Amino acid sequence: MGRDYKKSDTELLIKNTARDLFFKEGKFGATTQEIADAAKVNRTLINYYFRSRNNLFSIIFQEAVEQEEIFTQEILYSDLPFKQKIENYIDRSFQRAKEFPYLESYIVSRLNEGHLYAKKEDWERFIERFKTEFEEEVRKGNIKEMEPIQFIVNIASLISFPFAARPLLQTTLRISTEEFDKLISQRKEVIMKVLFK
Amino acid sequence: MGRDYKKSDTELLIKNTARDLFFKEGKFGATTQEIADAAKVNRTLINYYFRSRNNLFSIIFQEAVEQEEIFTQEILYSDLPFKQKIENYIDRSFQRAKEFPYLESYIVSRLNEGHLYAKKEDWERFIERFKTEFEEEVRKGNIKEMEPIQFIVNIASLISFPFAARPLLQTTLRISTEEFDKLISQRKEVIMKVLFK
DNA sequence: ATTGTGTTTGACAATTTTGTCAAGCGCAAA
DNA sequence: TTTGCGCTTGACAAAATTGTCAAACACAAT
Repeated sequence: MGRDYKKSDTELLIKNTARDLFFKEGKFGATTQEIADAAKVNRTLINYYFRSRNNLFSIIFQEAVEQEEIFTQEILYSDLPFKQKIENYIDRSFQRAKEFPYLESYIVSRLNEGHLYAKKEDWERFIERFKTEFEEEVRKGNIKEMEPIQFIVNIASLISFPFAARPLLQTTLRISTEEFDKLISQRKEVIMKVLFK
Repeated sequence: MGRDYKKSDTELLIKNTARDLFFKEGKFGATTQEIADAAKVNRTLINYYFRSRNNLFSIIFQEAVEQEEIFTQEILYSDLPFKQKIENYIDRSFQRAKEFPYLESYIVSRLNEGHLYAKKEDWERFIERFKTEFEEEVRKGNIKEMEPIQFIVNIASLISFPFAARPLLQTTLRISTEEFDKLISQRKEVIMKVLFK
């Protein structure tokens, strides 16, 4: 309505179906035929709306990364104590990981094929703000001293790895899906305990 | 010599080349032709020695996982203080990650296709021993209280994620390869600081 | 009713990739 | 030298996958 935009139902259907296939079911290598079948549409429509398989992939990938950035920024720029923000971020991440269990491992593995994103100024503003808040916390003695970027890597690692490597962890640790879910549910507390003094 | 075994040079060559393609160069989707080219052998030899492409993959994967297990057990069963063991484990992991930069992300992504390993008794012996040592450390006040398994997940996350998600981190954090290497080199200290009180 | 545009379809061609096979090669043992 | 066996090769067939195209369809605007 707004202008031209209507984005035919089918176009959205295909994109969402593909997204679910990747992120929810972990079928990273899904072919156009499989996507078409899952969406119950003619395979050719994928080419019609997205030109090529690769293009469809790129679009889905791009959108996922953008979502992630929006989440992160929303939280950082919210008006809350630093520790609160971290808690929110963990919650948000877990929530998202619950909806798209394979999102993390998809992003991790697909990124090898080279991609770029995020405007430079946005990032600089972001990291500057983070540094300030982080160093204030260190000064207050709530966090052990370290480079802010190491702290970020810690957060990302502690949150994302269990999801990205869920199959790996489940088999090596020999725990059932139920036990793993329980482990995840206790995870927020553990992460906070580890990140803060 | 020892018995029958000789394992023709070519067989080893193919396996090692494929391994390098996957783990060193991150070419997860390498076709049999690409592998053959890289090894400078006829493509058919892959079928001759390994029957199918999938089988070759499985073997390489299996061996990698076994190596990982051997490393881990060697360290746990060594005669050193707990904290030392963790340090050794970090060193070993980083060393390995330096040789095979894509090993982690390969394992993480490939495991979605379902695999199994490690004998049950071995694992039980392992986790039992770990628990004992871990809880002793907690009692001594060197580690915050938490489930031993959470501690393991923390270690794995903090060590592996930066490597598994290196491309992701480098682009999101907007740092050069040199800066990332520097970050990694300071990482051991950071991880120890985070794991122990 | 007709026109036009966006949507959908099935068939086709091109390409890629995998696995098989029969034949040839090298070399050590008889 | 001949035999046997492991190793290697090129050619072939089969399957899978992607992208293109012309034609048919739906339906709203004229």
